[in-house]
Amino acid sequence: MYRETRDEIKDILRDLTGQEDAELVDGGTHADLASTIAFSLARVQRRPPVEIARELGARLREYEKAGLFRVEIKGPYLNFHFGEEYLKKSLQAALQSGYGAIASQEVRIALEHTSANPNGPLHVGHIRNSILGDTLARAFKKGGYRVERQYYVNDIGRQIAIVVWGLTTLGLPTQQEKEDHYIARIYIAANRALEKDPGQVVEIDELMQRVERGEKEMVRRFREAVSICLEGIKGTLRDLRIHHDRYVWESDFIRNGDVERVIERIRKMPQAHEDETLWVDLSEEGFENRYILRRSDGTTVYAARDLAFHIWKGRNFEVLIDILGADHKLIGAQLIATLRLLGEKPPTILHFEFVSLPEGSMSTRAGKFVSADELIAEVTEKALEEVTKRRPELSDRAREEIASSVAIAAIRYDIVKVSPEKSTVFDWREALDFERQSGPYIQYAHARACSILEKAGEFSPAYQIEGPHEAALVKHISRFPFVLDQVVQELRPHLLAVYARDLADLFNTFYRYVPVLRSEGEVRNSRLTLVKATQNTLKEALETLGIDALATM
RNA sequence: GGGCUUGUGGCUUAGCCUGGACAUAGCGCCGGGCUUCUAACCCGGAUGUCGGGGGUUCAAAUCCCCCCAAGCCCGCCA
Repeated sequence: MYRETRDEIKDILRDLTGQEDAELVDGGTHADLASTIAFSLARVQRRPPVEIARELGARLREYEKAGLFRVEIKGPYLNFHFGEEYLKKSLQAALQSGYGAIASQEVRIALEHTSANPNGPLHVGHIRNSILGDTLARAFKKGGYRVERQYYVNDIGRQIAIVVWGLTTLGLPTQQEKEDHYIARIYIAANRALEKDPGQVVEIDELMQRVERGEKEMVRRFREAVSICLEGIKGTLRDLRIHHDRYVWESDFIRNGDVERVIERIRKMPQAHEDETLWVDLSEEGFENRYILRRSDGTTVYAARDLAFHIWKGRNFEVLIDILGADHKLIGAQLIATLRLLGEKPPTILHFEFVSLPEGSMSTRAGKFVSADELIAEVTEKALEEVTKRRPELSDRAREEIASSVAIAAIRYDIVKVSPEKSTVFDWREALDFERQSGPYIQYAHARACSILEKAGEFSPAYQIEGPHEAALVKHISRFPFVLDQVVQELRPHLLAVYARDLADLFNTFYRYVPVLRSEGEVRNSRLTLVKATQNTLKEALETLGIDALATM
């Protein structure tokens, strides 16, 4: 209802003033929506804004829709207040399952996220990528888009070569831990060995050349090492409620000839240079450094495979979205520029800033990181303690299930609530906090709503909305589709996190001041309808955030 | 050295793109609330030169310029 009403008021203002861009802002405490258009008109008409507002207000009255909204003039401001009809229609919409969906879209989206190098477990930095990506994918799906979630597997890079080398030459104890942690152990040890004796680096180079030439046995060994690690990574992602529809293997683009084809196309570009290496001069596009695609030994670099990957995506999907760390900003911009020059579809890239530890930045190679598995285990343990304290009567199994949901909620929310452009420092105390502004806090509001509904049993919907707490709640509920649309249009998942938290806040205040089960008649039915609408909206929002909407906790 | 991003009460953070009416909330601090729909909750209070300086504007946390600080990038790594 919010989007529709907002658009309608915008149209009216545009008709009335002739201003194309009819400024409409959030009214804050003054109104539901407000317009400052009188100020800009004052400039052209050379009249005081208060006078203009007064006149506009008088003419606006004719457009006031019965109960939908009314206009109030406050000095130079035009304030719009939503009426009873607005509240009723908003509630009706919010009772529908799938509330929030925008009309079904035929656009196919390839959304790539996580794509961490398979040389160790995911750490708390990687999962910022995973959680941003998965939340966006969920938001797109909810909005009615067709999304394919992709994990790009870097299976032929130097880091994997180091793992393969370590597996065969170091003679370390075989796997006894989770797959990805096992590979990390090998990788870390191999790096130490290489540091001690740098001469062995030639062996790594040789492995890379052999795998790129397509030597069967070498390809098999690389794949095997990567597969082992990927098994572990998939397990972690599963714990986080994250699933990929397709794993795209980097080496496939070499095998199927795509990389060779793109190299040929690059060579024909006027910006291409071929000396000992093949590189593109992007200085016209504002990049100073060389965009190197092929080494002097004839092997290609990551960038070449990435071009092939994106060309493939561009031909199979209408929209390409990549989630990448801020360290990929330059190479991402160069990729986009090159794709444009080639006449191929560039991706939209959502970059997020780094997560570091209090003692400094994380490094898989140095073994300096907090793994996602460790985080999940710690948070789950704390959650189980909390559940046990609050619900001792539940079975072990029931408490464990709740604890698992609560833990994932805490982790996912903690990460998604911060805007991606902010760098963060991982903080155990914050990760283990289940209070306000946390995922569990929102789950709790949902569980409270469920509890009321369960105790109430059957009721017939009613729409008598009275009192400030109830109206505020309905108005916020009515914004959900607007927020969801904003999330997908602007690729800003944290807006949804903020929205859900505000909704939980409003419901908790309502819960405190407005009795539901102890009320009677139409009032009771209306309040139950409001609880149901809140519960449904919370559920949709939580699901989009990848958080379980628990009925009890 | 150049580029990108960030800087909002003691700590964390929304708002910034698209300027507008007393800057959002949490943690922590002080005080209060469980015979009443789950207290993972609620209510009240204290705490802000919105990094600093200049500019544009009727109006700047928001736009522009300069400076300072932090993170990231500038590789025949990915």
